Amino acid sequence: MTAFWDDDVLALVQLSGLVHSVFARVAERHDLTPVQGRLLCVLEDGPRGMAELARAFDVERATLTGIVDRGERRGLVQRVPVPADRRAMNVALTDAGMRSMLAFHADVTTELRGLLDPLDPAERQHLGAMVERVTQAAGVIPDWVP
Amino acid sequence: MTAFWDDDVLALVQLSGLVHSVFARVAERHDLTPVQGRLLCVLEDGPRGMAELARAFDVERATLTGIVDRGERRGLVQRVPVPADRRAMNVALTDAGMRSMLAFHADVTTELRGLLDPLDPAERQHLGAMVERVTQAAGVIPDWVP
DNA sequence: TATTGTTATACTCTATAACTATA
DNA sequence: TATAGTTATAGAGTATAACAATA
Repeated sequence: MTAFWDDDVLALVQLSGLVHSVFARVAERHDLTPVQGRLLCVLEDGPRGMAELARAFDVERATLTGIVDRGERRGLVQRVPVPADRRAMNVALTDAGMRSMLAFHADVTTELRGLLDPLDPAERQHLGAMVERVTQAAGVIPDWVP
Repeated sequence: MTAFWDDDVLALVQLSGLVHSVFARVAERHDLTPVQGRLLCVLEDGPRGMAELARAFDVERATLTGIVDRGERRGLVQRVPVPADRRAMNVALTDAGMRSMLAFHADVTTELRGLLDPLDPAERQHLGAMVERVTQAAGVIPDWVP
């Protein structure tokens, strides 16, 4: 296996897996699924429409209906009608969802910063700059959580 | 959102999401689910036991039963009894699975290398070295595919 | 006609609990 | 007793297709 994958590609793949598993583990600690963790984080700066969220998550609208249904059933989010467009629904954090989001976000940040501990500050900055060029070249949507 | 996440943590998260979405997209192109893509890649260098695979994937043994069932139903892998231990089953690539694995692996490698295109060779090497220190410090299992 | 969102259906991935067979 | 694997069940996430309501 080690000989099978190019070194730099393998590094990329392993880093990605590591970040994902950290995210999943923290979510579980907060009694959230990874998708629910993402949903809370995306709603951090205000309500969003269903279609908008489906685009941000890169899923079908029908899939998002289910995600929001389950989030609503758990009391994390709520649907709010949009006065200007009677077809549309916004999704907003409930008070409990806001508290959960803040705790989860703080925890994820701590854990992911911990991952970068082996690097000294200059390296961290350099890594960040390189990653930023890679993600920008790939056209990553800014509004993104794993 | 951008102000909400620390820059270096956000970079990590976005890179991870990018790699995952590339892996998923390539898998879909080969008519595989991401998990099936991982299974094929892990079996690249020979058959593995069910329990061993469950550990490598960090899932329950019962979950792995389902994954292998579906892989077998699609003709990608097969269960092979282990003579030395009549409880145990090895999972091996079929001929079709081997072909699928090779094509998928080549495609994933190409796409992920493409992600690193914006970096020059020295930077790529530096990035690889840093990522390796991070993953080693975190104790990533060597046998790993996202 | 196009867009927003939901319902119905089916498949994959996942865990837990209970089970069989073997070591 | 402990380990290898399966079955049964439940829930989450996903897509497709068909639909309703509104723009």
